[in-house]
Amino acid sequence: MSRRRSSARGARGERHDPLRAGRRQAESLSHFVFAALGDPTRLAIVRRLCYEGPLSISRLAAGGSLTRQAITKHLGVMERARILRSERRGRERLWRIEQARLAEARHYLDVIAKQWDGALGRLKAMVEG
Amino acid sequence: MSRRRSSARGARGERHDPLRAGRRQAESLSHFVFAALGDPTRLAIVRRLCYEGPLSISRLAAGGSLTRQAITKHLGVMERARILRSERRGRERLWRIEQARLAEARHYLDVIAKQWDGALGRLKAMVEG
DNA sequence: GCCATACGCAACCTCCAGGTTGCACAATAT
DNA sequence: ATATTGTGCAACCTGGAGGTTGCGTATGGC
Repeated sequence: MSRRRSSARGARGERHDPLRAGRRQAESLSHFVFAALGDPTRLAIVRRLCYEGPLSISRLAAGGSLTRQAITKHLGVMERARILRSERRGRERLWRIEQARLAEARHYLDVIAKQWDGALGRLKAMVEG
Repeated sequence: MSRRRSSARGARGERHDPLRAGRRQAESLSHFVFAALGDPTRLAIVRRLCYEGPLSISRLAAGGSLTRQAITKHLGVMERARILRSERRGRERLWRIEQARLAEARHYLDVIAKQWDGALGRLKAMVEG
């Protein structure tokens, strides 16, 4: 996730707003998703869930080189980003993918790409016109 | 002298491999892209480039609360992830979006989603059959 | 030539994500 | 009842991401 804004005595005076943040909506929607997917371990987990279906924590941790706790933390992050969803099943907890969420992220990339095309189009028009 | 020194954690022999990494391809292709997009500042930059077209470093830094250097670093990260591409233009350097790269990431999410559906399908078949 | 602009490089600082360890607790198995 | 398995919780530790400052170097306009 994001780094905290540097200390309270931010040297240059102005505070907050990374590049005039804009579109909080888009941020809250996608930035967390991408951040979550940006970690190799997390991506691996997602991939495994995709191949093997819903799995429990210890199942995910078994075999790998990481502690169960480490896995648990990653699952937590992805749950908060709503990429995954958990469901208690007896004494274990099954994790599954929130597929719709991935679709959202996908769509966001679409929008970005389209806007980029638009920007280039306007630019070209200005130069030529 | 960084990793574990005595606690025989990874004494198992196999070093490395987060969740048996698998599909290095997919990782190298998308993990970096997602990581890059996961930072709010970076997402903001991408968004600006999308709206305003190609921009120079100092143009991007102007107005915002971050140093030019900070922006430069972010641009570097995204260049390495091949989300952006630069082009010298006189004494300045114009940055633009590598739109195809976003499409790749998008596609990757597609694949994941499809595989998930498949996994659920197989699971259901096993339970019912 | 001279000055301002647009960068690049490198050292340095801070903080938190990613990892570990240790222990307590709930749900099964036997 | 007891041992075992699957988790949850909390207190650590550490490297590197994200940021800053300072200075050196092209490039363009005058």
